[in-house]
Amino acid sequence: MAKKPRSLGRQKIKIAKIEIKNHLQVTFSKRRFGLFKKASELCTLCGVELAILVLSPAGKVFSFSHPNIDSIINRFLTKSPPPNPSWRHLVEAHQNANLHELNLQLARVLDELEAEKRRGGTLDHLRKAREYWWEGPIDGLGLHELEQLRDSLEELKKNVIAQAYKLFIEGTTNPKPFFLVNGIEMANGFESKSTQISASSTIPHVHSVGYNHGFF
Amino acid sequence: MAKKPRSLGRQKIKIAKIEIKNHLQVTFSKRRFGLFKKASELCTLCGVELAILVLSPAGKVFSFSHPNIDSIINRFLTKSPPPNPSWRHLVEAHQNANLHELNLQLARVLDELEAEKRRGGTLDHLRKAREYWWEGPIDGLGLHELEQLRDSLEELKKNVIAQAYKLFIEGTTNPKPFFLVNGIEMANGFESKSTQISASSTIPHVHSVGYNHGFF
DNA sequence: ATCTATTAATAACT
DNA sequence: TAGTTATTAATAGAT
Repeated sequence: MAKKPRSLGRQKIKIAKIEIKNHLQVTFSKRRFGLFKKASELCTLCGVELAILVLSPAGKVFSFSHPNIDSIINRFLTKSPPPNPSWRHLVEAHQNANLHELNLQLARVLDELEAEKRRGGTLDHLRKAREYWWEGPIDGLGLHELEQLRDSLEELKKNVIAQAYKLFIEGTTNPKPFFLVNGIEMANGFESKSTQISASSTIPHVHSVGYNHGFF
Repeated sequence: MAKKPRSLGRQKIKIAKIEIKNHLQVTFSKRRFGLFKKASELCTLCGVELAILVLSPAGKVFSFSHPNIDSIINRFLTKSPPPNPSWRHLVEAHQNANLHELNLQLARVLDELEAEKRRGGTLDHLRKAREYWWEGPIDGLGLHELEQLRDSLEELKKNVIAQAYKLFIEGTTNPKPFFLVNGIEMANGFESKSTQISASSTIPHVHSVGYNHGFF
């Protein structure tokens, strides 16, 4: 005799903005937890340090980090030499643009992948794309070329930074009153209303900033 | 008749530091990808912004962010107590790592797309071209993004060079004997052969690595 | 880099 | 805001 299942169980979902607000909230909560858990496991298994920052649409801040976020950010700071702000900003601006686009594109491609799987093997729109690309002038662009490009960029960067170092050492000293990040003027921090919980040395750290307990 | 399984399949593991180095590397790669994918989904599903920073034991930098890491970190730091001015210097390293990471992700996603299509059975002729996936018409989707990236980088390159040149012309005043980087005193005769300050210090070097590997 | 047997995560319900 | 369960998704181990 068949027994009626108490629920349908997990169902496959489309990776797209959840519209039902309540639903979204639940999903956000669950998946955020899942993400942090995965992160924690990655830390433990592989001995890496990592930090996750999440900003909800309402501006709430959630973070996970191991060992602690300041340490990680500081480590990042030490990763590159302090270049001259003026050209550095320029570099940032351009790179940001690129990365921003790439990120968006990546997300888009991921979504397409999901959609494609969901569609169950109908590749119509991709077929169109195929036609398009065949026409395109990009046929010669191969992996090798991209690698070369990357290498070139890397090389360029080394040279530029080295150059800047030289210049800096030789005396280009011009402390600016403010920083520019993505064209946004930043003063030296204040408005510290949020909580940055100090993490212990071994235990991964989860932190959320908010008014209550909510998620948005 | 029983057929021998090709593998035992996934086995339960203890969440503890993986000791076998090779094993660890594989796990790091797989789980990092998984983590970033989850993060991507969370962004899309819930419309949140997030950033993940990962530091491998060897000091390699990996990051994921949506929409872009600068804005996220900016906002986070705005709400956080310790306003370290030099935090901004991390951006460049991030961006490099990001580039690499995004490339990896793109490649992986495109492979999945390819697999999905093959399962659909409509694109037989593409199957053989597996080894040249980047030449496949459909993969032009990703290729296009990469091409755009290339163009952007070319543009960046020009600008950086121009800017560096400008600095070179302008920058020859107040000589300084040395400066401090991350608390480490850098002598005057800094050699310009390396991008990073890795020289004999505890500061790890961020490598630009190949297309498919180099996780540590 | 791929392939599966399993475990882990989680969408829909309560 | 918490459990439960049926499924889907991630992935450990082997190739």
